[in-house]
Amino acid sequence: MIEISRIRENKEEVVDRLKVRGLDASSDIEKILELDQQWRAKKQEMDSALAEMNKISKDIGALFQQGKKAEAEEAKKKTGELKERSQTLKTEFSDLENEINTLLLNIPNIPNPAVPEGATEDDNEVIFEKGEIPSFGFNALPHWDLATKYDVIDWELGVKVTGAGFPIYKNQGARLQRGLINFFLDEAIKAGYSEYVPPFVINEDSGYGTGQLPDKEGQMYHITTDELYLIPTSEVPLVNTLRGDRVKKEDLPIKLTAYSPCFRREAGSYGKDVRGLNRLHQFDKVELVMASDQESSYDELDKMVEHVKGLLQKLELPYRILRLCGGDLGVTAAITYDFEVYSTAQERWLEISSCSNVETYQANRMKLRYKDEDGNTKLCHTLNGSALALPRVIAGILENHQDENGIKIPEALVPYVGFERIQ
RNA sequence: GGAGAAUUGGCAGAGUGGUCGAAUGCGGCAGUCUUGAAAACUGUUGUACCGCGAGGUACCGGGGGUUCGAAUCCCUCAUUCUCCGCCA
Repeated sequence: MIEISRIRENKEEVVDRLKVRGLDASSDIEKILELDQQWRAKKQEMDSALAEMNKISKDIGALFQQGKKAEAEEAKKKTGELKERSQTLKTEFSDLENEINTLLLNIPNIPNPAVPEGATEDDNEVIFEKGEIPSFGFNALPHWDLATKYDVIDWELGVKVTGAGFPIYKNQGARLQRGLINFFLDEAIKAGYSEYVPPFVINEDSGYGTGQLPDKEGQMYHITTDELYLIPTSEVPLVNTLRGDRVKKEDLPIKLTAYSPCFRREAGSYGKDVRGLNRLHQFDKVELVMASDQESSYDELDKMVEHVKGLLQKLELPYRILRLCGGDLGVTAAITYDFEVYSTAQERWLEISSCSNVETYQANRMKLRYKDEDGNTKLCHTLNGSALALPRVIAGILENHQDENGIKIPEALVPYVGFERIQ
């Protein structure tokens, strides 16, 4: 949720920057400002009615204490109308407040000036490319066929137990999975992140805190008997550990990492996008989360991007980095760098990581604050990045490291998985 | 799952209907003393919102209610602790 002060102070800038997303927010912004005016006037009116009420109550108290019962009873009679009025004002006031909040919640984050304008993924900006795309002298297979050929993933078994989008990893596939998780966590710890094991279900407040609710409830699995949700990413529990906190500036940045399964309903997906490991209802991921002060968040984002680069290099995968255009940017992000690995067999790039600076958008919702040098209370900036999402990594390894009779495990990973080849 | 107790400011802890945004202690900050530090002493010290300001409003786990008036009474939810039961 963007700060209303930002709209009050820089209306034009807010509207202009949102255009980068292909969004014309001008009428919403005007509406918010208009309601904000009314809200302030109503608050003054309500406060003075309450003040009057408080004063009379005090007087009555004093009269009773002095034993002047008759006068007190007299004063009581006068409160009825005033009480009714302040109750009406309270209702009107909170109605206005709700209306403003609803509008504010619907406004996505303001893109950073570096975000290119554009509507679709074709407008994303490639800012870095590394690694050689292998050319195979044999008939290279896509990962879903390789997975079956070497018996590392069982698609049908997952369908039997649960449904489509819940594959079962077997044998060397399971060990690869486990090794990757440990590898990513160790790398994150080396980079200064604290490892957490968070809950994999969250309550409603947490959903609101990071921005999954009220908008995207359809994307989460909802446990209605207990009003809990399965996490779509461990970003949600990790960031929410800080909800409502007032942190010391010297403790920033706070860097957290966690492994978790991620659950996504992915309603509306179809076709080649969901083939094999490309899009699942349950997948494993190691996530990085950070809370920083406002001045250094972009330096921290750069460091996060460097960290992810290092991982892909150790996995010996050809990759590139995109700066997402406005139209492709998630609701909560001010800027996002996507990492994509080239899938040789599918002849397409697959998103493998996404690193975002959310600036104050989540911190404002969850009131995550720190005090700066001058003693002013400020909202933190929050950042998040995947390091990394496992299925895409496995797809990348299978497809790019295949030869005619097996798959070579990247050297850095061998100590973690305990074998050099899948065959 | 059953029974009981509890939830107050950074922490500890008092407060059972009015003068309570809330005693007291610890901690924090500023000062006195000291070459410096400690100790002692003095003062100060919650947050948010509205207002140019004076000032005002809200907040004692969350939500609702009773009352002229609620930290205090009632309802409800959550959490914590103790005992019993069950269990990896």
